[in-house]
Amino acid sequence: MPSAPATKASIIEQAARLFNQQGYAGTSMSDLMRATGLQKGGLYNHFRSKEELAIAAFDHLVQYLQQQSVRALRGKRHALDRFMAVLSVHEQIWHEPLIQGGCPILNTASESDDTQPVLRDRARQAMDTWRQFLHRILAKGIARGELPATTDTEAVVTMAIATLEGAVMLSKLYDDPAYLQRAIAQLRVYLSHHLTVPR
Amino acid sequence: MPSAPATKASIIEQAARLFNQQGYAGTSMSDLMRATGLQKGGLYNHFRSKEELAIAAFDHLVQYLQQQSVRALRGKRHALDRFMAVLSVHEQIWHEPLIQGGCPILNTASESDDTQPVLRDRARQAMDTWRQFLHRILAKGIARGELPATTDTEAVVTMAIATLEGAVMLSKLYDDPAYLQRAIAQLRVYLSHHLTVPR
Amino acid sequence: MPSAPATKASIIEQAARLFNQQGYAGTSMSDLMRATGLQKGGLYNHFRSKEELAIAAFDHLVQYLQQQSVRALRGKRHALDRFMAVLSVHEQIWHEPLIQGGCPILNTASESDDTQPVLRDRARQAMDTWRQFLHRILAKGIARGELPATTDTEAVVTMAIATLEGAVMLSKLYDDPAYLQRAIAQLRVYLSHHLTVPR
Amino acid sequence: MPSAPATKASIIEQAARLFNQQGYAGTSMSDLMRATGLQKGGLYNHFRSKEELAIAAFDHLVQYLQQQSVRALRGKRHALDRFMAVLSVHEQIWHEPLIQGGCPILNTASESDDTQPVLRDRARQAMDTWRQFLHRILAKGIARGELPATTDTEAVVTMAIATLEGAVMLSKLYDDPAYLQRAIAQLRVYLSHHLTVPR
DNA sequence: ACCGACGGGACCTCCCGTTGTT
DNA sequence: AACAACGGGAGGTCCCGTCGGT
Repeated sequence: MPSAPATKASIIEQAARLFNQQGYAGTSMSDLMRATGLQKGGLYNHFRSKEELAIAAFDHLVQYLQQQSVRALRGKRHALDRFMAVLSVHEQIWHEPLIQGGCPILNTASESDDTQPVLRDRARQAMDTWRQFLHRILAKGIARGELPATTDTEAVVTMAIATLEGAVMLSKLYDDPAYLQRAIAQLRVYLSHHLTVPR
Repeated sequence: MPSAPATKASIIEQAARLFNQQGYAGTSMSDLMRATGLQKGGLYNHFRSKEELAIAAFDHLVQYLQQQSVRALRGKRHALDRFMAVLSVHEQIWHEPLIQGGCPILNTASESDDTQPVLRDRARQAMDTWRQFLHRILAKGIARGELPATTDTEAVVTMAIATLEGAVMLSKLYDDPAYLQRAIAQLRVYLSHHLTVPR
Repeated sequence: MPSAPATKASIIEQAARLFNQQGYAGTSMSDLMRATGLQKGGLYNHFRSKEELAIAAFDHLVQYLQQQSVRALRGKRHALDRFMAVLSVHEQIWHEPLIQGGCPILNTASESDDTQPVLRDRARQAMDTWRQFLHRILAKGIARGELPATTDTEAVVTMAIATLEGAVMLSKLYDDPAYLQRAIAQLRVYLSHHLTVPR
Repeated sequence: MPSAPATKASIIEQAARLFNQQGYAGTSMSDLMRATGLQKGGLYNHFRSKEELAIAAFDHLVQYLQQQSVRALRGKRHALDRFMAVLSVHEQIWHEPLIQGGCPILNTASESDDTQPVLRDRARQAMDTWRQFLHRILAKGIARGELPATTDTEAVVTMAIATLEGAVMLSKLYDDPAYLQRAIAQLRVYLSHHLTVPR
C-alpha cells in the first residue's frame, strides 16, 4: 500500500494539471479518478469535496511558480536583471506539463465568478503575493540607486504582470511560445527605457 | 408576442452574458431557461445544441467589440491616435453588462482546451481578426509617414494586445478598473517612445 | 404520451405505498423509478426533490384516511356511533394496499426526528386535524345530550387515538389484524362506560 | 485507555441512542463514528456489520426497559398495582436520553418491513416477552383472587400495550409528555373498571 | 413557436465494508 | 485494538437533448 502523503501528493499533481487545463467546472471527479487510478472512496478520503481539492491543486501550482521565481533570482544582483528574471520564468516553464494549461491565476480568475468565491479569493491572494514580490524587487533597486527614485512601481508592476499574463494566454491560444517571447522582449525594452538611471 | 428573430436575439444576448461570466461548462441550459424565460423547447427551436448557442453568443460578443472598435476610429486621423482609441474601447465598455465577465476571447481561450475545439477555433479567428485590424492601422500609419518605417508591427501589436488582455483580467479579478486604466496609460507611454517619427 | 396529471398521480400513489412501507430514508429514488416505470428525469420533472415527493405522498395518504373517516359517518346519528365508526375505519382498510405499511402518521412521526422537520410538521398537522375531527363529534354529542356533559373530551380523544395507533402497530408487527380488532372492541367497552348518559 | 468491553458498551450506548432517534436506514456508520469518536476499524472490530450493531443496540434498549419494569414491581403486591407500575415506567423514563427517540419496539416495528427481517423478528420477540410479562402479572392476580376470574387477560394486555405505545408516539410527536400521562391515567380508570373484584 | 414530459446518463457525495498497518 | 486508505457502488440531483402536443 502506498503511503498516504505520497498518494495525496499524486492526487494534487494530477488534479492541478487537469483543473488548469480544463477548468474547475470542466473537470469531473471521474476525470480525476481516471488520472489518479483511484476510486471515489480513495479521493474523498483525502479531500472532503471537489472544491477543497481544487484549492489544494491551485495552491500547489502557485507554490511551484513562486519557487521558480525565487530560484530565478539566484546570481542576479541588479534590480532590472532580477525583475526580468522573474518574468522570464514563465517563458522557461512553457513546456512544463504541470503548467500546460497556462497561468493558473489567470485561469482561475477568468473562470471563477461570484459562484466560486473561495477560488476567486485564492486567486486574488496569489496575485497579491506576486505583485508584492515584484514590488519589493523594484523598491530595493530604488534604495540601492539602481533604479530612478521617480519610478512608479505600481504602474510598472501592473504593466509587467498584465503583459505577461496576456502573452501567456496568446501563446496558449495559438499553441506557440513566440507570442510570449515577443512580449517579454518588448517588456525588456519598455523597462530599459523607464528604469534606467540617467548617468 | 415577440417576433422570432427578436426571440433569437434575446436568447443570444442572455447566453452571451452568462457564458462570458460563468464559462461554457459552468453555464447550464437551465440557467439559460431562467435567464430567457423560455423552456427547453423554446431554446432548442433556435439552436440545435448548447455548443451552437455558445458559438452564436461568442460571435455576438466579438461582433459587438469590433463595432465599438470601428466606431472608436471616427474622427481620429493619426495612426497613433487610432491605435490608442481601439485599445481604450475596453476601458470605456468596462461597465457594459454584456461584457461584465471580461474579454470573451480571453475567457474562451482560457477555458477551451482540446475538448472544445470549435470554440477554440472561434477564439483564434476572433483574435486573428483583431490582430489584423491593429496591424492595418499601423501599416497605414507607416505608409503615411506617421510612424517610423522601422516599426516592428508584429511586436507592437502583440505587446498591446497582451497588455490589454492581462489588464482586463486584473481589473476583473480585483473588480477595480484602475488596473486597466493604469496599463493603458503605460501602453501609451510605451507606444509614444516606439512609434514616434523623429523629426 | 400519458397526461401529466395522471403521471403525477401515479407517482404519488406508488411513492405513498413505498414511503409508508419502507420509510423515507429506506426508500430510494431508484425504488421509485422501478415502481413508477419512469426514469430519474421523469420523476424530477414532477417533483423538485425527494422530500417534496414524500410530502405529496404523505398528504395523499392522510387525505385518503380523512375521506374514509368522513364517509364512515354516513347514516350514523348518535355521537358514540359516529366516534366508533371513525375508529373502525382503520380496521376496515386493513387490507388496503395503499395503507399496507400501517398508519402514515405514526410511521412519519416515528421516523422523522429533528433532521426532517418538514415531514414532522406535516405529521403534527395531520394529527391535529384528526384530533379536532374526533373532538367535534364528542362536542356535538354533548350539545345534543347524547353524551354526559362532564365528558373530558381531551382525555377520551387522546385515549382513543393512542389505543388505535398502538393497535395498528401491533397488528402490523405480527401481521395479524386480531390485535387491532381486540383493541377496538376494548375501546368500545371503555367508551360505553364513560360516554353513557345515566338515565 | 478504556478496556475492550467498555469500548463495546460505549459503542452500543451511542448506537442505541442514534438508531432509536434516526432509524436504522437514517443512521450511517459515519454518524456512529462521530458519536463514538472511533474510526471505521474501531467499530468493525466489535461488530461485523451495521445490522449486527443495530441488533445489539436494540437488545440493549429492550434489556434496559425490562430491567426498569422489573424494578418497578418492588414493593408492589396487588396485581393491579404491579400492572400499572409497569406501564408507568414509560412515563418515568420519558427524560432518559437513551430512550429519547420513543419506544424502540415501536420504532423498529414501524420502520422494519420485509427488507429487514432480522430486526423485525427481534422486535416481535421483544414484544412477546413484554406481553408475557404483563400476562403473568394478571394471571398471578387471578390466582390470588385479586382480579376477577373472568378477566380476559389477552384483551387487557393488548389494550394496555396498544394504548401505551400510541401514547408514547403522541407525546414524542408533540414533544409533550402530557399525552402519555393522560393516556396512562385513562388506562388506570379503564383497568379499575375491569379488573376489580366485586365484593 | 413554444411548452414540458421524459429518457438516459453524468454529476458530486456518501454509503458500507475490507484490508494493510501501527 | 484501533487507524485510515481504499474499493466499489448507490445515494439524490441535475445534466443535455428529444419529441409529442398545443
